This record gives sequence, structure tokens and C-alpha cells, in this order.
Amino acid sequence: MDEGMSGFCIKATAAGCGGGNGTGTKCGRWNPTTEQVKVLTELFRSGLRTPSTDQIQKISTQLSFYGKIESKNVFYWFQNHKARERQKRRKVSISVHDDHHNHNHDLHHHHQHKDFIRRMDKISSPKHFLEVNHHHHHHHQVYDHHQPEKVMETLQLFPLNSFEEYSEPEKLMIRSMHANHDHHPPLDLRLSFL
Amino acid sequence: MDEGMSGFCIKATAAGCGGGNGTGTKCGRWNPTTEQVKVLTELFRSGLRTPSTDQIQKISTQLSFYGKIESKNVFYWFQNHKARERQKRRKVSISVHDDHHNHNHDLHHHHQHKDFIRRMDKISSPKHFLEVNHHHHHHHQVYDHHQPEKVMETLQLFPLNSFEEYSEPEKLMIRSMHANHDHHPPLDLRLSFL
DNA sequence: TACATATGAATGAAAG
DNA sequence: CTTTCATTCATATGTA
Repeated sequence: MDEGMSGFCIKATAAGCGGGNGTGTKCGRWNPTTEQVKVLTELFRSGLRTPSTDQIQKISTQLSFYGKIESKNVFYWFQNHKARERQKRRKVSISVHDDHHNHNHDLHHHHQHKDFIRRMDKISSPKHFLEVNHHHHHHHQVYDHHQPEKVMETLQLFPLNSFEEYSEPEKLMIRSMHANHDHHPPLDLRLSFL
Repeated sequence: MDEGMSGFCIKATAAGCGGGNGTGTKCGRWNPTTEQVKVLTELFRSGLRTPSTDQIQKISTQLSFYGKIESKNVFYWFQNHKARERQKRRKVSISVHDDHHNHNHDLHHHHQHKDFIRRMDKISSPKHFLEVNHHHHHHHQVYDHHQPEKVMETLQLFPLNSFEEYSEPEKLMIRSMHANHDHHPPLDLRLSFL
């Protein structure tokens, strides 16, 4: 189809998504309009971070004019926005830190993203990497009914010798080798840094 | 060879994304190299599903050798990979799973005790229509003990003449293709309703 | 060129 | 509040 406007229903048309009249539309998740986002953003910038129930109700009521919206949408919006705004702090572009090769990407002006990365924030330790720290597997979701959250430290991921000598002109297809599930590639990998 | 250009700079779209401090500077999305993908895939296959912050940092650092990469890239990669792995598996096992002998379905959708979503539940669940409640019952926020935040009640959010930008160049990156088909008449709303 | 697919990135919703 | 999940948007690449 088009780039992104697939033929699904739950999108735009803030007034047709099960707006109460039961248009038979299975409304997915809330899809805020630009005006709604604008208002919410402005409220946020005004200092509102955790609106009370009453405020949420009022905001929701006002925003309902621009399209379908529920109180919980407002609630979630503020919660997500606040959380991501805080976590956005620190996009930690590891950047290059190489010494043998010249990747030469000086800038890190990727200030185009809005929110993202969460836990990247906590890591502020200027410690050296490549230290073997054992992360005990946490409890995983019910879906992950297999494989513990632990990797084998013995698996080698990075060749320690041929960093520069890489006589391999495999710069053609970026993602074309996803089919190497059948045979173990002669990778000399090392996960010791984990 | 690959390392020469570090294989991150998207070909034409970005017109010099990484160091393109002079050209557009609109770095496209991260384009992993084969080595990076190889490592990430191997890590995934080793059992790593949700790397911790530290792990992400280390991985990113190591992968930076092969080309430009940020922590968020690693984060997103695992998120997407895991999600899509499950997504594919779900589409196939939709009806294959016969829940007759093994009734191990864990339906835990009764926990809305989190914060107070339940308070808004009365307008979400029972009714699919946003009803305007001008009368609010007694609400007490036991979760929000203090709120130093304060909004300017006089802040004008809904311009009467023309809703234009509020000096918000960053947050207005919403889906541009939505292009609302229904023009909302300019309302005279303010934050006074808070 | 046009469409299809793979996948990076964003964010709403919810669990913990 | 923090972290995860699910769905969607956006774009690069592949194929006809």
C-alpha cells in the first residue's frame, strides 16, 4: 500500500472510531490528532506532569472536541511523556571510541527523536567496558518459555585479532544473511564483554 | 573497506548523515552492518532477549567498531527482534493451540490496581462513549502526595483565530500524513478549565 | 517505476 | 515511577 497509511480502520478519523455511536469500528488504540497532541504538549510544557483525576477529566472533555478520547488516554499520555522525557536525557551515542580505525563521525546531532530509550540513562559510569559481569537471569515473560536470560560467556563475538584485516567485501547486502540459522557461521565471536 | 566508510552513512537519502554537519544533517535511521547484525543475531540466539542497560552499553560499544551505532539502536533492535519473533509465532499458533487438556491460560486482566486507572474505568469500560462529566465526585489522590507543579490557568491553548504553532518545533513531528480531513473549528478554550 | 517486504523508530497501553 | 509489550509509522532495500 502506501508508505504507511495502510488500510486499517483505527486511524485518524477521530470521529469514526467507535465514537460511541457504535459505528461498528473496532477501535484500536487511541490515535491523537495533531491538535490534541498540541494541547497536551502545551499543558506539559506549562508544568503539568501528573494531572489529577479531576484535571484528567477536564482535559479529556476538552480534547474530545477534536476527536475521540478517553480519560485514560490523557493519563497514559502524561505518564509516558513524563517518563520518556526524563529518559530521553542521555542518548548516549557511544560514538566511536576506536583507535585503529577512523570511523570519523564527529557529530552526534540526532536531536530529532522525541522520546525513546529508557534505561540508557542510568548508565553513567565512566567505567571501562569489557568487564565480565554476571547478570543473573531475571524473570522473563510468560512468552519466553525457553532459554534463560543468560548468554554463554564463552561465545566469542568479536575477533580480537583481525580488526583491521578484514578482507571481506561484504558491504553489499546489509541484511541478507539472516538465513544462517542452519549452519553455524565460522564466527569467532566473544561475548565476554557481557 | 567497509570500515573506511564505517558503513553507516546511508547512501543518498541522508546525503551525508553522520558527519554531514553541513548537508541537511538529517541522519536517516541506523543501518547496521553485516557484522553488527551478525553479532546481534548471535547474541539473540544465545538467549539474550532483553539486555540490561549495561549490556546494551557494552554491546553498543563493541559494535561501534563496525560502524556508527548508538545504544538506542541496540535497544530497538532487541525490542523489535523479540517482538517480531513472537509476532510471527503467534500468527501461526493462533488456532494450533488447543486449550482443552492444557488449560494453562493465565488471564490476568483483573489487576487494574496499579494506580487509579480504575477511577477512569467508569468512563472507559462501561461506556464506549466519552461522556462529559461536569460533576465530579470526591476525588482524593492517595498516590500523588505532593504536586509542586502548577499550570498557568491563563495559558491559551485553543486559539480563536488560528491554531498555529506554539513555538514547538520539536514536538510537532507527528504523523504528517494524517492531515486531518475534518477541520476543527477554532475553539476558544483555555486552561481555565483546570 | 511501482509495489512488496524487512526493519528501524515511535508511542500508546499496560504490567510490575 | 520503571520497564515491557503491542501496534503502528517511516523508510530502506528488494523484486517484478
